[in-house]
Amino acid sequence: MAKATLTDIAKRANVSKTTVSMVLNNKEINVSEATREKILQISNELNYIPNTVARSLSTKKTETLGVILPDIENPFFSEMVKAIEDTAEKLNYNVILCNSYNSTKKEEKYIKLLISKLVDGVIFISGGNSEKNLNILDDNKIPFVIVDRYIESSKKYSGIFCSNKEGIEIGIKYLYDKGKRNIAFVKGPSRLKISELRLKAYENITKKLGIYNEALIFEDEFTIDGGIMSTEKILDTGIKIDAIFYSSDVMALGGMKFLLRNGYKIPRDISVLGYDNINISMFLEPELSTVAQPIYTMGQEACKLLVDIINGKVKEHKVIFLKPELIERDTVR
Amino acid sequence: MAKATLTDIAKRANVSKTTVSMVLNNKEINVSEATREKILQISNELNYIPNTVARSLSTKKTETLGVILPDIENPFFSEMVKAIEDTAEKLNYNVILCNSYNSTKKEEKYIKLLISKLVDGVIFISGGNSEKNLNILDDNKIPFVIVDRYIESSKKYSGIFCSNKEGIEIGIKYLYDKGKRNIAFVKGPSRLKISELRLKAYENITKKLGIYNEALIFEDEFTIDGGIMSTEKILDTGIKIDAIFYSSDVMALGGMKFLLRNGYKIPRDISVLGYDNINISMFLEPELSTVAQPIYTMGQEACKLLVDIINGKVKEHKVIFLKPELIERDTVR
DNA sequence: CTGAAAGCGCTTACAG
DNA sequence: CTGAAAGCGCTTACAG
Repeated sequence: MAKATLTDIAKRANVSKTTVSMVLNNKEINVSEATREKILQISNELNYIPNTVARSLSTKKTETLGVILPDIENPFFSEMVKAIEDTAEKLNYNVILCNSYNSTKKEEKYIKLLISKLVDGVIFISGGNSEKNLNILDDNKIPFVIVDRYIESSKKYSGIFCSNKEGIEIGIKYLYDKGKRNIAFVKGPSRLKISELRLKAYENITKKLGIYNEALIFEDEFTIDGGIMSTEKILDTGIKIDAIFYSSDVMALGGMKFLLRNGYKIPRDISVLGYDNINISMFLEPELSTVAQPIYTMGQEACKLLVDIINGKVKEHKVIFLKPELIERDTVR
Repeated sequence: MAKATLTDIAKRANVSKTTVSMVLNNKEINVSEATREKILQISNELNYIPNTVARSLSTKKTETLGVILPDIENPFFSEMVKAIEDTAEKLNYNVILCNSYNSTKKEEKYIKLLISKLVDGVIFISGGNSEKNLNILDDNKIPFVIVDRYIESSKKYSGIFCSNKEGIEIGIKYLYDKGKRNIAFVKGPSRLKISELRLKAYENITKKLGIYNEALIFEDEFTIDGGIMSTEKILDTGIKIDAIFYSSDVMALGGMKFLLRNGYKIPRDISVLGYDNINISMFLEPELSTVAQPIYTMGQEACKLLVDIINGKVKEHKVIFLKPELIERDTVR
C-alpha cells in the first residue's frame, strides 16, 4: 500500500482531516476521548509518518537548519558540527551540511539552495569574503548566526566568538614567561578577518614586551599542509627561533611533523604552541600545548542562539564572546 | 517586499504560471524567445529563488539525502561524510547529517524524520542492531545504501564494503613476516557484524599460521578510549606481546598513547598496526602502519550508487567490494 | 466537539 | 506557442 496520509486516517475514522490534524499535533483539548483514541490507533496501525514537506509549505517552517563551513574533515569543524547537530537534535531540528572549501561562490550556491529549501536558519562559518552572501541571507529574511570567523560587513549580525585578542595574549605571555624571545607566529590566510585580528594582537603584545620582529611573521592556510609549508619557510630563514606559535592546532600538527622529520626535538630544540585545542591535540606526541577555544560550547551556543532568533526570543542582534584558556602540555618548556 | 513567487513573475510578464515554470525549468522548447527572455529577466530582477518545498510536494523529490552514522567527530566518519557531501553536491543533492551515537533508537528516530522530510534516499552506517530500522526504510520504499558496516538482515540491500577478511589477512601476514608471533588483536564491539567478521578472519589466519591464542583477543569500542582501555587490559595480562593489531586507527591512536605514557617504545618494545588509514595516521609519532580502507572512495561510491538507485538505473540490489591495502610506516618493525 | 474550505507555491497532463 | 485547472498533503481561520 502507498504511504498513509491524513486523508486516509480521516476516512477510516469517519472524521475530517481537520480533526485528525488537530489530535496528531495535540492542538486542542476539545476533542472527545473516543475520537482521539480512534485516530491515534488508526494512525498507529497505518504506521503513519506525516509528510512534513506538505506541512512546511503551509507553515513556512521546516525544522531544518543549514550549516555552512569550510571543510568537515578539519577536526575543528567536525567537533563544532557535532555540537551543533547534538543541540539541534535536542531542539527538534535537522541539519543540512555544506562544505564551502573556502569558496565564496560555493557559499553562495549553498545559501541559495538552503533558502529554496526554506531552512529556518543558517549557521555560517565563513571561508572569507562572505559579505555579499550575508546580504543574500538578510534580503531573504533568513535568520543566521556567525560562528568563530567574523565577517567584514556594514550590517550587524548575531554571532558566537572566542576572543582572539585575549587568546593570542595568553599564548604569547606564556611563551614569554617561559623565557622565549624569538617567537615565530604563523597567522592564517589574510582573507579571513580572524587572521588579521590575531596578527594585530600578536603585534601589540610582542611590541609591548619588546620582542616584536616582523621577520618572524608567516602566513598560511589553516591546514596540515599550511603548517608544514609555513614551518619550512620559518626554518629556511635561518633565524634562530625559540618557539613557534601556530594559530591553529591543525597547522601545529603539520608543523610538528615537519620539525620532527627534520631532526628537531620538541620542545628541546624548539617549543610549539597551538590554538584551538582540538581533541586529538592531546594524543599527539609530544602532547600539544595550546590555547583552547571552547569549540563544543561555541557550536552549542550558536545553535541555541539561532533557534532563539527563529522563535523571536532574540530581537536585536546578539553577540556572545567566550573565553580562551591556556592548556599546558608537553610542547613548550 | 516578500519573497517573489512564480505567480509574481507570471503577473509581471503577463503570462501564466505554467509558462514561467516551463522556461525556468528549461522544460520545453516551444516558447517564443521574446517571452522566454522577458521571464528570465523579470525573474532576475526579482532575485527569484524557487520554493523547492512546494516543488517537492508536487514532484515527490527533494534532492536531499540523509546520512546516518555513529559520530561525525570520528575522523573515519568525517572523511567519509566529506566524500559523500562532495559527491552529492556534484549530483545536485544536499545532505542531512544524523549522528546516531550507536543508538538503535536514535537511528530509528532519524529515519522517521528523514522519511517525513521526503529525502530521496539514505546512506546508512549502522551503529549495531539496525535490522528493524532497515525494514522501516524498506516499508516506506526509501532507497538506501549501507556503507562499511554490514547489517544482519533477512532482506537484501545495496552496499559498499571493503573486504574485512582480506584486510585482516594482509595485516596478520605482514606482522607474521616481520617475525611477530604473539599478536594481540583488538576487535570492535560485538554488536557490529564487522567486528565479528574481522575476528573470524583473525582466528582463521592465525590458526593457519599456527600462532592462534585465544588469550590475545580483546574487545572494545572503535574509539580513542576503547584503544586506551583495551591496551591497559592487554598489558595487565602480563603475557609477552610482540605486536598489537587494532581494528581501527582511532583505537590505535589511543593505544599508542597509552603505551607511550607507560614507557613503551614503539616499535622497539612493541609493534602497532592500525586499520582504516585515516588521514592523521601519518601525522602521529611514530607514524602509524595500517591496513588502509579506501575511505573517500567508499563514500563517493556509496553516494553514486544511491543516486543511481534513486534514478532507477540500478534495479537489483548491488553490492560493491573495495580492496584494503597495507600501508607501511613506522610502528611495525 | 467537529467539519468545509481556502491556501501554501509549485508541476503537469490536457486542451486549444 | 500558451493557459486553465487540478493536485501534491498538510494547516488554520472560521463557522456551526
